[in-house]
Parts: sequence; C-alpha cells; structure tokens
Amino acid sequence: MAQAWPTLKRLYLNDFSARLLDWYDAHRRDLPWRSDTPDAYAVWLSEIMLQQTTVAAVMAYYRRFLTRWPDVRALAAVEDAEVMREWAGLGYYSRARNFLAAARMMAAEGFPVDEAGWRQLPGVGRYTAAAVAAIALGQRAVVVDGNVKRVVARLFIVETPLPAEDEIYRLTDAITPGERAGDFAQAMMDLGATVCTPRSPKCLLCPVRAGCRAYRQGNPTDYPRRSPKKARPERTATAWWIERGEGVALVRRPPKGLLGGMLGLPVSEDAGAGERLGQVTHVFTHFRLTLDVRRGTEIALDGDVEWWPRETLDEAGLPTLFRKAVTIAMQEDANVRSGG
DNA sequence: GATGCGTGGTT
DNA sequence: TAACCAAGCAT
Repeated sequence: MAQAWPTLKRLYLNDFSARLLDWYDAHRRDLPWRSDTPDAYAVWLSEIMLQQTTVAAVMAYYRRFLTRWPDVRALAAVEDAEVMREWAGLGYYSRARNFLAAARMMAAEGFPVDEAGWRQLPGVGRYTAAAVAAIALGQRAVVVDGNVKRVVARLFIVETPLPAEDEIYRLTDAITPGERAGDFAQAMMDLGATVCTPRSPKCLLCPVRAGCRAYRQGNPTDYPRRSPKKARPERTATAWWIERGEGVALVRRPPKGLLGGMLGLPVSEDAGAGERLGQVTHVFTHFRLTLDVRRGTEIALDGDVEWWPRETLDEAGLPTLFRKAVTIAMQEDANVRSGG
C-alpha cells in the first residue's frame, strides 16, 4: 500500500499530459514556426521574436526575416544596421543585437546540443533555452513562460504573487512528461493563449478543468496573484528635425539603453528653442514620453549622422516613436509651405 | 529581486 | 480610456 499514492499521482499526471496533448493534437494553432521537422535556427528566431511580443505582431516579421536570412550563415554575414532595420517596429531591440551576435558565434562553432549550451548564448535565458531544447532538439525541458505561469497558478492555486519562479518551475516540472516535452510546452502555451486567458477564461472548453483547483473554487481569474504595479512616470524631450539639401539628419543611437542601436532623430533631454512642428506622446513600458518635435538648424550633432532624403525615411527602419515624430514633422512642414 | 527595455491589441 | 498584457533577458 505504500505504493498507492505515488502510483495514483503518476496516473493523474500521465492523465493530465495525455489529455492536454490530445487537445493540442486536435486544436493547436497553425503557426509558421511550427513544423514536423523543426529547424533550430527557425525555432530560435521565433522564440526570440516572441519574447514579450504577441503572435500577431511577430508573424510578418518572422516571415520577412526568415525569407531574407534563411539560415545562420546567411545572417552572420550581414551588417548590424541591416538587421536592426529589419527589426524596426518590433521593439526590445537588444534582442536583435544579441541574436546577431549569437548567430555569428554559431556560424563558426555550430549550434549548442543541449539546454545548458543554449543558455550560454546572449539573449537566451531560462525560458528560451528550455523552449529550443524541447521544441527543436526533442529533449525534455521545463518550459515556463507567462502563459504557463498563469495556467499552473490556476491549476494549483499558487498563492505566491508572481514571479514565484521557484514554485512554478517545480510544479511545471512535476507535470512535464518525458516524451513530447516540446509539444507539451506548446500545448500549455496554446491553452493559455486561447482558453486559459487572463480576463475571461473559457473553462468549459478546457481539456484539463477536471484537475484545476481554481476552476473548482470558481475563481480562476484571481490567479496568478500579482503584486501592485508602480505608476508610470512622465518624461519630456525634444526631437530635432534638421533638413538640408542632402536630406534629414538621423543619428545612430548608442548600442545599449533605450532604442539602443537604432536610427532616430537627434534628441535632447531639455526643452529646446525653435519652431515647434508638433508633439507626439509615446508609451513605453516604464514611462510615458512626450516629445516636442522642433526644427533645428545649427544643433550640434554628436556621433554618426546619416542624411536621409525625406522620401526614403520609410525605409530607414525607424523605431515607432520616431516614425510618429517624422510623420508629424512632415505634415506640419507641408502646412507651413502651402499655407504660409 | 528590482529595474530597464517597445509596441500594439484588448477590455 | 487608461490599464492591462504578451512564447523574457540582462544587469
């Protein structure tokens, strides 16, 4: 009888993963990075792009990127600026820089063969290393993203506020099967994205609700517990519209920090003097920025300046903040010229 | 462990 | 509409 509980537990867990995998086989989303013969480079690229970024936003970027640079050797050969341009608008630009750096290493050394090896690459953390190992290498790994945290927190009514890393990794480890760990991970993520959603979970469609403690309690949306969030501070700055015969001045931003490595309009932190062409507000994760766009003339331009004819600005690969600023500036500039 | 790092969709 | 949230990582 000493074996009874472990046996029941094992049966329950096998039942859980079996139910979930059956559901996945029937309902899985058809996504461009899903394949019966997964390619490590493609899976890796998708995982990087999907970090804190919605599937819908990633789709077009992923296709373009993979078409243009279909393997690690092709990517390793291109210049930084080209990759940053391709990433423009997707956000979290250090991802692109790290991905390119890692690709150059791997073009020389080959791909890591296990989770620990992947974990060493720049831009590859605990989640991504596990996801690539499970999905691309077919190895068992414990894959925990935001979806999994929510699903697990509800299944086991985790009372610890997020991130609750230790607890959730331990619980996820306990329900991860030895076979099809990659499909299991993707099943958990699909479940979180389509059924066990943050606001209005569709519990009646859930294949594992029978084993869900939050469902039994009747309050799934109370999980995961969260700590109160901080207020978002307001900041202001001035962006300069400097146009000459050759075009508009764009500067390459320093590699680290906000919009690191991207092209942008020259910016000064203090309020500047000069004709105001407009104002844009942009919400970042940790602050809200109001940007005055002013016409500049003799502003000191530090660092690398590129002059882009205004008709070509669409192809410069500007991050969204500066795309907005450029649009405003050109509209107002046109008004000034026509209206007087 | 807390903070900095983008952007767009949903409610 | 403001808040919330999304296949996180580096420091």
